[in-house]
Amino acid sequence: MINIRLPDGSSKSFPAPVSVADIAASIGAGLARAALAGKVDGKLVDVGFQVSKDSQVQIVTDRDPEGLDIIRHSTAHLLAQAVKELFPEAQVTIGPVIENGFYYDFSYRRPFTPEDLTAIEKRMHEIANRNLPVERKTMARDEAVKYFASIGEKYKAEIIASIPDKETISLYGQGGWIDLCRGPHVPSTGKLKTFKLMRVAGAYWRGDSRNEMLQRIYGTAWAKKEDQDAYLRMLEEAEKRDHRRLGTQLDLFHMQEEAPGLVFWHPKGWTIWQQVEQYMRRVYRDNGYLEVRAPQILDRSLWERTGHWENFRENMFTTSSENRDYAVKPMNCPGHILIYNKGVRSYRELPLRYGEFGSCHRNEPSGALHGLMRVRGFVQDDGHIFCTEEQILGECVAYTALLQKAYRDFGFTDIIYKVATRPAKRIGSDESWDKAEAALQEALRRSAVNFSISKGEGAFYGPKIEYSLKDGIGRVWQCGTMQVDFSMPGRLGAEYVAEDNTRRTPVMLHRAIVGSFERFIGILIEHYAGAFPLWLAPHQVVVMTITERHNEYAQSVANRLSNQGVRVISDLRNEKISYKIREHSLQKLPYHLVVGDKEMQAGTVAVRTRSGEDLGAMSLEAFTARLQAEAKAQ
RNA sequence: GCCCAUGUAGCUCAGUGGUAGAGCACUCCCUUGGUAAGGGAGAGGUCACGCGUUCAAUCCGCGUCAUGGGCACCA
Repeated sequence: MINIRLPDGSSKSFPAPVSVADIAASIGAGLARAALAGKVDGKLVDVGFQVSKDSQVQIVTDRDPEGLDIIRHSTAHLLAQAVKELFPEAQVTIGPVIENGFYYDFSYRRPFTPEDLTAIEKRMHEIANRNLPVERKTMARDEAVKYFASIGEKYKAEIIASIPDKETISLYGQGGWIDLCRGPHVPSTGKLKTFKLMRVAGAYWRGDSRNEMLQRIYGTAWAKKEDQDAYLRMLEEAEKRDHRRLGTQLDLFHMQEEAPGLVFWHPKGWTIWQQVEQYMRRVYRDNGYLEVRAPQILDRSLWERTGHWENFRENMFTTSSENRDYAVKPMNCPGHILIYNKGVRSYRELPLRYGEFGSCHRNEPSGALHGLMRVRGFVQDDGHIFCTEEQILGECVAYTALLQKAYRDFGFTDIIYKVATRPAKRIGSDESWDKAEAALQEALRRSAVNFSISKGEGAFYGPKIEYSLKDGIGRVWQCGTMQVDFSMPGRLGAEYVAEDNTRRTPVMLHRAIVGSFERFIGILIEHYAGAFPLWLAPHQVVVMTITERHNEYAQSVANRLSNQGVRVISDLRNEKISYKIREHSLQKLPYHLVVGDKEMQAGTVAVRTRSGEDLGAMSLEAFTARLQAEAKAQ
């Protein structure tokens, strides 16, 4: 007798081993049809799995997150089968589930074309309609290696050969096609209905750029058509708010061939930059940072001492003059240390905090460039804190609070925290790492936030906290960072006189809140889809006239607002008011003031928001009071 | 850097082996109109750059550069 406990607390008994499918059928015909897999004592299995002892069993359907993953994984297999049917010489490799879908890497003598994709997708639907049963078998490892080698699948054979030899290999087959797979999978291809191939791209075999390039096909798959439609709509929405597109439409910035990876900021874009910079400058000022400025190019010998000349030579811009080599700075810390080093420092001065809006250049690989998000010239809100190991904790707590407030002020409420710990290759004593890692974690605990650990992901010179924010459409961007550095101060000879009159090397903390201004503004553009809050909007108010009679009045309104620090423009063009409204609405300009005969006589302005809300006529005083209230709220 | 695609007017995009077109924007004229596009006329392009093939190249081939989607990279 086998007792099966179900998630609702009920249980069922069976006289002999039963399959998950049988259990589902015993509960109901509908559930049997919907069953994609089972969870037996917490382990995911196929519906064909035989339960032979007392167990906790859950039937997995497409309503469960695991069900969706299984659908995606099985759809990846469907893709591989379709490719093998259409292109028998193609070799399969791996096909994992990823966010929103899956991919599968193939080796083939030529790249797949968009037409191939259409044909493959069509064939996938045909195979799904055949409703082939999906069958699991097992094989000894060596036998599996031999089998895949014999059918010419050398990549599969290589993967299996790297699995420990005692293990049994599970294989999944559908209609004569077989793939190595841990599973589980849907019971038959008919369960796969909603999917779409998205694109082809190159990808290195085993993720190593020294290896050959494979053809990766990306697809998306969903339990329901509506889910897929919603996903495709989200992609469209993301495309509409793409910062490169809005940068052109709103006339914020541009980039051009003569300066790849570098940004030309237009007046409106630069206004946003100024707002961000002024905000961050107040953050420095109000939190004990001293703003500094170091040179843009520094002698080669300095970069040799920091190790950059050796490790990042290819990624630095260099120049020479009168037999001396220089590098354009790729980071700001050495400059700050040189400032620190000028003069004898006492422990009484620590923690000493320097902040800079530091302009850096890195010669990023051409393929890495991406709009404002990855550039070759950027400015960081780069701060360095010189302190003792004991002071790390307090500095991290204070910094985390600062960062939270800044992100909130910029409109981001969701922050994700990660602590990256010691990598295998590192410098510094284990004792120092113990202390620093503990301090970072303790700082986040004191900040009362949840965090995860990225084991081994720290820099060679120290552990770090990575702060990521979530934007308006749910995408995650890592911006903030807090890194402990045991290396650089020593390399560049930074020291302080301790209480006992000995010379000691300070710890340096590298920290940035917005990270790269370029990237952060790109994120802001996409987060707000160009409709910036009042305090960031390049132009806050436009004064529009009905006819030329109102030009003088409009101009005086604009002047009065401008004198109060409002970023205002006037639109006196000989155009219909509806035309002007349309244009400024498309430009996402927050407030539209219309002045005509009525307003001129009454000394008022007619106020409208960019979203079309009519606030009616009001005095200029009433309007500026509203602006101030709104600015304060933000 | 690697794979694939793309590069035509300020912007968005058509198009052709016989040196180019639309809409919007721009200039001028008419219009002075009350909350998301009034009408007319005009100007504007070495078709990314270089080298080939051809009687002839924006179109075909090769190379370079840039951009886009991925991969690799990101101190």
